[in-house]
Amino acid sequence: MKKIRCARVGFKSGNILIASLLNLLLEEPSYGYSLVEKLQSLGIDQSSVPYGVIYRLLRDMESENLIESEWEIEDSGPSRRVYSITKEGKEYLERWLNNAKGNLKILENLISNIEKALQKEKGGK
Amino acid sequence: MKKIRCARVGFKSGNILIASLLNLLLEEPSYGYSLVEKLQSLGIDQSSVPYGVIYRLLRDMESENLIESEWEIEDSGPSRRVYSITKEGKEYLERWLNNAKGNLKILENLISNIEKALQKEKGGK
DNA sequence: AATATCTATTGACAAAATGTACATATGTAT
DNA sequence: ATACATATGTACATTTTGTCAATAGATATT
Repeated sequence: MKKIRCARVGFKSGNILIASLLNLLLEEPSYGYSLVEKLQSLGIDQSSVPYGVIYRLLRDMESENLIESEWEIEDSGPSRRVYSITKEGKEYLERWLNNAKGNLKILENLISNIEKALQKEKGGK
Repeated sequence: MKKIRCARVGFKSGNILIASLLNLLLEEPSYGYSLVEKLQSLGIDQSSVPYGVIYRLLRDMESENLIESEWEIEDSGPSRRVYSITKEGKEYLERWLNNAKGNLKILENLISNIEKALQKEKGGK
C-alpha cells in the first residue's frame, strides 16, 4: 500500500495534487471526473493529470482517511463516487500549508538567483 | 537510462534539485560532497538530500550533458570529481526558469486559497 | 602501529510515484 | 445502430526516490 507522506511536501507533484484536491473538497464534495476539470481552474492543466492518476490518488487518499466517499446514484448519467474531506484531511492541509510556505520561499529564491546569474552570464560575456 | 525531463519541471523534487545544482555550478565548478553543503545555503537541508541521491543525480545530469566532470587529484584528501555546467546545462536552466515562474504562481495561488479556506472553516464553525 | 574519524564517491536493492493504456458501463445525440 | 460524452477502475511498466552498505585515501587519537 502507498504511504502518503508529508515530509517534503510541495516538492512532489503528487503532494501538490493532493493539496489541490483537498482544497477543492474543502469547498464542496465532488467526484473524480469533475475534480479533474476543477483542477484546471487552479492552473493545473488536464494533460498533466490523466483521469487514471486522479482516480488512483483519490482512492489512496481515502485509504489514508484524508477523504471519504459515498456512491451517488443519479437519475441521469452513470453513478458517481462523491468524496468529501475528513477531519484528518483538514489537518493534513494545515501541515501542508506550513511546509508549502517554506518551499515557496525556496522556489522564489532559486528563481531570483538563477535569473540574476543568467543575466550576469550574458552580460559578462 | 534515466531521462531528465523538463515537461512539468518544478513539480518534481528532482527537477528542483537539478536547478539548484545547476545554479551552484553556474557560480563555480564544484563536486558532490561540497554541493550537498552548498545546497543548504539555498535552504535545502541535508536531510532531504542524502549524498547517494546527489551523486546519482550528478551522474545522470552528466549523461544528459547538462554538466561535465573531471577528476581532480589533490595533494591532500581523497580525489574529487569536479563538475562544471555545460552550454546545454545553461539552456536547460533558462527553460526551467520559464516553467518555474508558472509553477510559482500556481503554488502561490494554492497557498492563498487554502489559507483562506481554512480560516473560513474555523471562523464559520 | 592500530583505530577512529572525516572527506569523497559509488553501487545495489527496495520502495514509492507516475505514466500508459485498456476495460467497463450508463446515457445522449446523430 | 453508431458514435460520443460521462464516469470509474485496474493492470503493468517505467521512472524517481529512499536506503544503506562498500570502498578508499588522509588526518587525528590513543
